[in-house]
Amino acid sequence: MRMSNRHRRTTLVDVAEAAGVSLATVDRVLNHRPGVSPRTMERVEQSLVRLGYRPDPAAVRLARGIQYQFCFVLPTGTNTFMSLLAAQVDRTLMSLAEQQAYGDLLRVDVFDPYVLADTLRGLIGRYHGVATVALDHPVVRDAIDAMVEAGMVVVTLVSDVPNSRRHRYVGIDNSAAGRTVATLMGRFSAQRRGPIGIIAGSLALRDHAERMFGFQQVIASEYPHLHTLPALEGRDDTQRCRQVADKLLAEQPDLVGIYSVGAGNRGIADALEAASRARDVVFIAHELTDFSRRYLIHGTMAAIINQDPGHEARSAARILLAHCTNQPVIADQERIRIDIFLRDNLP
Amino acid sequence: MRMSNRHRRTTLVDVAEAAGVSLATVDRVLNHRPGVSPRTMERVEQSLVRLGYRPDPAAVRLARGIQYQFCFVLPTGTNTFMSLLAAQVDRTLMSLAEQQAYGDLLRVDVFDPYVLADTLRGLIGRYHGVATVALDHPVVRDAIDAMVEAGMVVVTLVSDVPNSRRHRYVGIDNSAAGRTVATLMGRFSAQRRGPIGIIAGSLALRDHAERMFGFQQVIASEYPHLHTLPALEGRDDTQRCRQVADKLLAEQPDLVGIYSVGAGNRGIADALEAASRARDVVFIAHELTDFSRRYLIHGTMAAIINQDPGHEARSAARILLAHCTNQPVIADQERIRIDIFLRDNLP
DNA sequence: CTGTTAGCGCGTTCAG
DNA sequence: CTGAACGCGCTAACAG
Repeated sequence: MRMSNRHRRTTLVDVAEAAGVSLATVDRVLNHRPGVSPRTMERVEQSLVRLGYRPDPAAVRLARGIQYQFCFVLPTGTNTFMSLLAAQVDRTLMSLAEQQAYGDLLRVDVFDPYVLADTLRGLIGRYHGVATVALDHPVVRDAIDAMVEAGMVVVTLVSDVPNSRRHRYVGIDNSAAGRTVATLMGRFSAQRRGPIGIIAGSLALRDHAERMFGFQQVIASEYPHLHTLPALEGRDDTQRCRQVADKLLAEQPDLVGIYSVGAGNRGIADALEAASRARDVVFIAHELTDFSRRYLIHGTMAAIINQDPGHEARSAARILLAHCTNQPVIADQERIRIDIFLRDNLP
Repeated sequence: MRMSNRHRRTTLVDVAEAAGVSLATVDRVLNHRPGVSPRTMERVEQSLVRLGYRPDPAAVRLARGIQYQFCFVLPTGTNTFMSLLAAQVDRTLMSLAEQQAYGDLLRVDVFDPYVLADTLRGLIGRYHGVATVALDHPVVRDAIDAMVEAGMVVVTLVSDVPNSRRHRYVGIDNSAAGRTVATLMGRFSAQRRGPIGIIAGSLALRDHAERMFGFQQVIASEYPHLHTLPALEGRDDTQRCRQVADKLLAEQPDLVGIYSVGAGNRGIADALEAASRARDVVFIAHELTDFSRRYLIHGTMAAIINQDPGHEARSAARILLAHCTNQPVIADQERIRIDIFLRDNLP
């Protein structure tokens, strides 16, 4: 379909004419390059704003011919959520290529702060930007600051390092997530009183700690009919979680609910089903996977709290690119939601 | 930061050399233009795939110099959600301009099918694509089909016309949303028995009808301790909703919950608070607004089911653009979630 | 049927 | 300090 052009963008040529200078001069003031007299500079700037000049991103990209190199650093291991995230990062990297940006996906032992820090430092000079699932540890913080110092764009992914100089955190507010679980738990178990079991991956992980903090805060203040048992360590492992859950169920005949803070949900679900207490115990966990989806549909899980790995991967990439080309970030679009899934609103 | 180019995209020149033809010929087979002998055509196509050629979107846009004209058709009226949507459409149109696409925002009386249909037909030939909040009516369907017939890209927004030839529906699955509300209602009111009030905007609106259908389906089959009262019409109007809710509360002393299917939630919340039954009645409604947010935080509302108007606006724009430039659509990214908001996971 | 060539809007030498 | 000119990858006239 052919259609008249109702709008004509103002181009650099327009600005140059209006200011009575050449194209190159406008370009100099635009990109803050030296070699322009204050007088002409002012003239150009005025025409710039007067004509409302906005650079054409496509032309800029084409002319610069720059390729951006990004690196995504994810944990090793077979955690289902991380696999989903890795898959989404892969897909994102493919479509990034359309915009002359290329990325690598590195998997390292994120849980060893020294290994992670060394890996990150090794990235300096080789990439324009890095997105990393980080561990909140002084050594890692230093490495992140060093990357930023070296001019790289850094975003933390899923797990933040709050006091570092990273440009942005792409992930959910974990204490809010914990509070959300608590409210669901409290309302789903209305009129019942009793204990709630908490099974976390590691009590030392910042995000797990924050989730528990938020959870306990709300349970304590809003739902006096419930009380939380001391948190158990399931180490994000199915086997281990099964054992822990078995023991919990045996010791707590009047258990009202279980909050699984980390991974290993399959073990907990199996324990609940084996004990025939799936309908009885309100079981809430994180991350939508093939397994957790099934448990939700079958009623073993009451709800799933999720962060969308696809959104996170794309968001991280968009933010890296935006910072490199200094384009604005649409905050609204990049905010990662705390999704609540019931069997009815599954995607 | 300067960095070696590790990747060099294969360009049209590479393909032309490999196939032993000129640039123009490659372009012809690429864009399915006539005037190429079958033999050369095949040769070119082979090199095309062999080299894995992917056009550079930026260069294409620049060379074509085409501007796309889009039109968003939204309802008139002061419905809060539609205002939010309109605001987001405005923002989206601004950033669309970066990509040489321009859009207008039209507000018409969507609830008159003839007015809407005439408006849509009037758009033919003036826009490349249209996103419309549609009314499911034969006349409207015809108009949509006529637009598609004329080569326009059409997406329905928020409210669908399922049997039309629209390229895509951008919005939530309303019966799933109704089911989601029912599950929340059922679980939040566990151990209680009694009636649930339903207040809809109009019983004739497709999306409201679908929400109610999903809601009643789940309540009837899963939560026998509850039963739904006949749906009341609040006409999406605060005053009217207040009256309806007042009456409902007076007549049903043991009311367990209220499901507000449409707008006018302020009236219902006021009625609940005036009757001091806000803590007692599980009140669930749609769409996050400044008001509903406040009610949720204060505990008058138990939950809000939301569709993100910002996401919907951006998604519609991306889809229109993608269809025009025939680029792929990332289904995952464009799926509009049924958001569940509790006071704890508000954005 | 096929090749040549002039831009699209901008960045970037290289001369003045 | 400033300007002219070429090229990025691709499209579209225009020749042949």
